[in-house]
Amino acid sequence: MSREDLARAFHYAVYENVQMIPYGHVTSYGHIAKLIYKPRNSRQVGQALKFLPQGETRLDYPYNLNNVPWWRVISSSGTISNRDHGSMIRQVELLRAEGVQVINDSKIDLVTFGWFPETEFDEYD
DNA sequence: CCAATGACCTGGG
DNA sequence: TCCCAGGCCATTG
Repeated sequence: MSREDLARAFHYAVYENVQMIPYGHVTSYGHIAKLIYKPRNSRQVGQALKFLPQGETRLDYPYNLNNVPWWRVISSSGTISNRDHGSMIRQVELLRAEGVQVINDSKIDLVTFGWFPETEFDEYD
């Protein structure tokens, strides 16, 4: 198995779990990492989400990337993570459209809107 | 090969 | 509550 295959498998695992986040809820990069049994790879969860289409459809990936609600993934501190301005704005719009309150265009109350199902890695380690 | 770079996380101050 | 240092690790140049 090549390095690319491993990376792709990781991406698929991320996408499948992101699809489980209920409408109107959010979870963290770190929690997705725990769900795929890679509790130390929260940064790589973020890397995987970068491959998702922002606007146009990608046909070079054997996976329905248009079905992945990437906007429901935020940082464990409850804030929209920094990156290019455009997609941050879009994330806020998409969240508000499904009823999630976003304070100051960046902060979300995880007690109200968080989705953090139990995992085997509830302690970071 | 090595250094820099992230859509990150936690604990301490 | 906010901020930061240190840890983390795949990817990129």
